[in-house]
Amino acid sequence: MTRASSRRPGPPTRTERGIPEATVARLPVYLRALTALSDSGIATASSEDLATAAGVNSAKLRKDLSYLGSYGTRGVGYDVEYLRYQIAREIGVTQDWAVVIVGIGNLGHALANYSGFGTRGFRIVALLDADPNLVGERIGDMEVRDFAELEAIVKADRVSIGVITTPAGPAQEVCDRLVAAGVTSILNFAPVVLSVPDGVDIRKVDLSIELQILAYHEQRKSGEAALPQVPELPAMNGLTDLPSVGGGVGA
Amino acid sequence: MTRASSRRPGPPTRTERGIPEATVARLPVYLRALTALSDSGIATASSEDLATAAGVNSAKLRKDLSYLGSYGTRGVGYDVEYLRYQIAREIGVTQDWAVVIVGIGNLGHALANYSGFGTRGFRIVALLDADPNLVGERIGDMEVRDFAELEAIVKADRVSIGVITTPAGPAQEVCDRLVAAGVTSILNFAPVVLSVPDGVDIRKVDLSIELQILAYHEQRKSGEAALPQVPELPAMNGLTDLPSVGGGVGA
DNA sequence: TAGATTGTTAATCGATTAACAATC
DNA sequence: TAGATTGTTAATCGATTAACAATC
Repeated sequence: MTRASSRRPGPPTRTERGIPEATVARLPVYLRALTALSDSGIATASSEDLATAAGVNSAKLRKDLSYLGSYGTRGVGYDVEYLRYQIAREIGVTQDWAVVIVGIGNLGHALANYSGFGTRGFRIVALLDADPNLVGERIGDMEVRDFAELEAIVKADRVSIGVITTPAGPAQEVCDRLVAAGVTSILNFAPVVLSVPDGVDIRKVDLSIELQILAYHEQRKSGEAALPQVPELPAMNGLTDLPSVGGGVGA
Repeated sequence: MTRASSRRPGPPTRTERGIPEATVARLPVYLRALTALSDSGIATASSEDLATAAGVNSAKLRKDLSYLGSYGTRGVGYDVEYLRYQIAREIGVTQDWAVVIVGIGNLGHALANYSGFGTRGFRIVALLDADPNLVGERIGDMEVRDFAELEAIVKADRVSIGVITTPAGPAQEVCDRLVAAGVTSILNFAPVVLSVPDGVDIRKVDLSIELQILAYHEQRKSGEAALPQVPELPAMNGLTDLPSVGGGVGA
């Protein structure tokens, strides 16, 4: 309503107002699927093909892509390379984002070594830790630097993304320092709820929460009906060489 | 409708039909907040207190808790210990779940060392890898074992949760082996979409996807209006010693 | 032209939120 | 009893899905 009045008449201009969050979260999945198809030498794919590769249904995929524009051809499908570029551009990974990792324990180590940081689009510019015993240690082709250098590094390398891999204790303080230094996006692996001012985005990765969600569902499986689909369920003791299963079950 | 007919009349029996997924995903956050309050010696907390600690609003928290039952006292709040136990029980972490980790690279290493696996409720019973060079390596008080032993271990230790920290390539095969061995919940860190049969739950943790979601929003910040809240925005060049910011902005 | 597949509409479903009656 | 706070209702919002007209 308020919005309609400020819109000129005519066909809706795509991307006029932002893309839904649920869609944004799936774009990287589509990007990866397209990269895989491209690597297999596939030049064209239907929404059905793409949806299968991305693990969603095709209606959802088409709806998601429709927020970006009309990049497909009716009766044909999508050009893999073209769509891949359009999505990469929309996400913002056609440019490189400078990233710092703070807290070089086991997890920080692992992320520092993570080759290419998964996909292109990100560049680790510094590994930081406050522990003098760690400062100076080489990891791959980088050296751990003192957390005190944060501000200088953020300024020099225009860092906009910070990854927090400290323990829970110092995480909020590290977060505050990152924000004060000018970092506006944070990926938090520490098991705490961090508070940030408006304008700063924060995402959280939490192993123990993920496991607990699985445990919840697991608990409900052992309980009642929801056991595996196989009609006669082997008693799980003694049998080591089960006959192959799946013939004639259901449709 | 179909459901109403199978329900007896009278007051709704809580937890009669499952808890919404969005709520399930927040229960571990509440559990952690309650543990923190408990550790600070706080015995009672209002929904407002709890919501603040968990980073949600109080209406949502009360709605979420209402799916579990009525564990609060009107006019008073919630007994921290009591609610903590109720949530732990609901999630299923009052018992211990046996976990195997498959793929002992950097990340597998990091998770293996992750003290107590974040929260109680989980017990790592084996670290597995197919690489003979890794088998036998000690990590903490565990030893890396051959992936070929998977089936025996799952059977012996009643493992229901598997964590996949292999590269993308072998992940689907590892997943299939886990499922065939009887694992019914999987936490996947490999950057691929895994397919599992019905009855198996799978969750995915994906660093590169998280970073891309941040990049999407970051790109839109640098663009237009959505710049930081500070009125006069330093031009970001030359200035090295900004005056402290935040006095008299907004309210 | 006939067949295939997109992009969009509209219905449905689930999650969030504000407000408040119930009740300690 | 008066004040505080829960548990629940109902309105709203956003996401998913099926279906199909548009169009290659």
